[in-house]
Amino acid sequence: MAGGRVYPSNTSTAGGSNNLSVLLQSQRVPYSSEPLDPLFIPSSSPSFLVSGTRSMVSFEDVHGTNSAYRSFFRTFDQEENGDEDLDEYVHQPEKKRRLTVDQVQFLEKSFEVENKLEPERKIQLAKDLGLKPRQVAIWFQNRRARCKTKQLEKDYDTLQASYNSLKADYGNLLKEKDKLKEEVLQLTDKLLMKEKEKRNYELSDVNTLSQEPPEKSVAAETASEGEESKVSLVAYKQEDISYAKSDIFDSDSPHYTDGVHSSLLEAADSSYPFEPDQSDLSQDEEDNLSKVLLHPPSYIFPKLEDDDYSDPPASSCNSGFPVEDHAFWSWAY
DNA sequence: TTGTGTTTTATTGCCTCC
DNA sequence: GGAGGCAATAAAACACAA
Repeated sequence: MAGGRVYPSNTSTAGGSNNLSVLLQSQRVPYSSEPLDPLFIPSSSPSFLVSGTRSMVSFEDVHGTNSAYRSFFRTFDQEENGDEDLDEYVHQPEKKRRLTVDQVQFLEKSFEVENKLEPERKIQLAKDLGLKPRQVAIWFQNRRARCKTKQLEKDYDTLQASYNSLKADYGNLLKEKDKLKEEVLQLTDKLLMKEKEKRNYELSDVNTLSQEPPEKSVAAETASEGEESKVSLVAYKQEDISYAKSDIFDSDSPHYTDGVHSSLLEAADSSYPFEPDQSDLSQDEEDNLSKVLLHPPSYIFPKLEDDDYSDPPASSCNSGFPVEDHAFWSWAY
């Protein structure tokens, strides 16, 4: 035992002549399932009688008198083995023997009450069970270890379930995100198409008008009004997009999808009163509009700073998606 | 009966606390 | 420095399939 503690030897045969070692060994008996409740008398002396199990107990150094404790265990089965076996037992190094069912149950009950062992309690338990205090201490120590292992397994299962659930949620969100993206693209295309049609229609209108007596045409007027019109048009478009935005992000409502449709489609609908001066777009202007729609401003899909997605909100159960985290918190742009 | 995996009892070495 | 707790581990006891 290099460097370790020095414990009294468990080998009763090695004890001095003062140790009256009564090694009890009987035939092996499988664990019984009989209830122990009547046996749990924590502070009592071992007045109950247990029989039919082998024991690793030697009644040394724990008790002043042995006789009171012998009744706790089955006494050496003399009718079976006689003195030879006893002799054999006394002279062989003590083997590891399991506690009896009843001893274990008694210890379990005590463990349930308190899983730590104060010295007095240890002595008392040892007395009651006919064990050495050291054995009781070891049993409690091992029992605590088993308890801890079980708890760890339980915690692991809980975490695993939680992780699986979050993973599933994450997958669903990704799908939903893709669906919404697709939808936005389709609606954007539709809107652009309508815009183009409208522009062509208005251009043909302007051409017709320009053949009439010299009067200030709408196109000319638009051109003369210059940037102001363009700005107001863009503002108008952005306002429409804002509708869409608010609908998209108001996804708590089950109708958000319809909201997207209605807003964007209404914006594209000819019933919307486009002023002639606002609809007269050059190719560059149209490109700009496309840019706005295809690459919406940050308020539509707010780009998160690095810090924003590296540290997700607490409410989203930061339970450690090692790689996917990043994708998850940056999905919005 | 035997091989093998699991459980239980016990030891060892290190650490903390008083 | 001693007592006691814990983790790691050994080894005996046990369970069970083949």
